[in-house]
Amino acid sequence: MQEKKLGKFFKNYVGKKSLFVNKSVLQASYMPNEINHRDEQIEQLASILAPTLRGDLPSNLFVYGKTGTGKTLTVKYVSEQLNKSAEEEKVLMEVVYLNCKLKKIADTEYRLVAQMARHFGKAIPPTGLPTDEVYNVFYKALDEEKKFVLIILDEIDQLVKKIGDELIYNLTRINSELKNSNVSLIGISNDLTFVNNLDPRVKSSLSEEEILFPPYNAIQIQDILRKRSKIAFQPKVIKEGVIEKCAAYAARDHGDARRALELLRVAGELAERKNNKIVKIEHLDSAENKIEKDRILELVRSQPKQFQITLYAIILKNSLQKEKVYTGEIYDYYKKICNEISLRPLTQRRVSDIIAELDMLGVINGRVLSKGRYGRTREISLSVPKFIEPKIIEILEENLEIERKNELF
DNA sequence: CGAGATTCATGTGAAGTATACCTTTAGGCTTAA
DNA sequence: AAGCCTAAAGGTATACTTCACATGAATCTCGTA
Repeated sequence: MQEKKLGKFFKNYVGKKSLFVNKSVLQASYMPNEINHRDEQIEQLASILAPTLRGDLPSNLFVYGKTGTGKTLTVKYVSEQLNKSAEEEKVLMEVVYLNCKLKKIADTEYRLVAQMARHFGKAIPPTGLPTDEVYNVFYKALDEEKKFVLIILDEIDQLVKKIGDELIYNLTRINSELKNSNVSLIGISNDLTFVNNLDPRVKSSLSEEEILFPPYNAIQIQDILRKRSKIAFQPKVIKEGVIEKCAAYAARDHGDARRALELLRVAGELAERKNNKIVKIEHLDSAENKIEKDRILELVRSQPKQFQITLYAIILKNSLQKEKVYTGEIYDYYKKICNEISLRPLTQRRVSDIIAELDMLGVINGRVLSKGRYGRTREISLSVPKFIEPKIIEILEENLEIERKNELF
């Protein structure tokens, strides 16, 4: 009986016409054939990189602009085109793209260099080798044959914040170590003030050229949404006003096009799931919630155990009491939880760092303040929407195999 | 009453430790001549 | 004797701990008006 029901469900599902024609067009990884409203930046970028084709070394480049302003997309696009032209001109070139924010992949000097070496087919163990050795392997890989290498470091500000700017200094000096190849760097950053806090030597060599990506305005976002949705959706499934509203949402905070596209895609998915034939404005609202929820839940899920326990302590402690919570209380509570699931607690020193990192991730909000006679501590509050909290708790309890005691509530 | 000293709770930097993983080296065993 | 495997030695990165000092405003102290 169940079998029959399911069969029918699947058959229906297949028979049902999807609202989408090509959903991937709305995904962040999608590379459009042409990039709108970024002509100026593309031109700049192209003219800076063009000397490659004549065998000259282009300047290092620093690209900055807020999230969702098309930095990554544009840089990838131009470098791909350049790569194609280079092939035609019989110039050997290689583009290495790395996102420095990815935990466990490119968030330390060792891992970053290792990752770049792996790009050239070298096997580098996750630990054990001296960093110098990894550099050597990387240099050798670069220098095997005469070529031009373009290294793109996305979200470079995150990396420097974490491990300092010496790494970039090393990278800018690569060329003097190489006999055959030439390397130039492109740094991409969300933080507009990032370069100013760099060591002057690093600063001058990294930002020989700079390109600024201003936010899109609402009209530009509308245009982008229209063009893409024309490919992504069936004709006439989007109700009037939806695109405008979507653009307005995104323009509200600094013209984030990625966000607008995601919003539209999720709204479409929601409409489809509810068997609606048309994407309406109310879908946008629920899409906004869903995106935020998914993002945070995924973030929480991917955290290491100790981070999860710390977060769990913060959430519960926070919902238990109305007043602000402080590091000390959190730590006591954290220890209690560790006891309950028989796990050796970390020291307060470490937990303090973990709290700071959770702050960086944007899950919580921490602020160091001095309470005069009563010492100095971090005042901690959650920075996730209230309606997500229960879900986070659920995930954490599942992951940590915690049985919640009623006394906690 | 107010300037300066004191105090508290924890932030924060530096150095040390445990762990997991790497390469190299040396010894022991097998194998083939 | 040469080749191969294994285990020990010696080395590294990373996550964490230990130690010690820094912070900064509420509170206290004490001289002064």
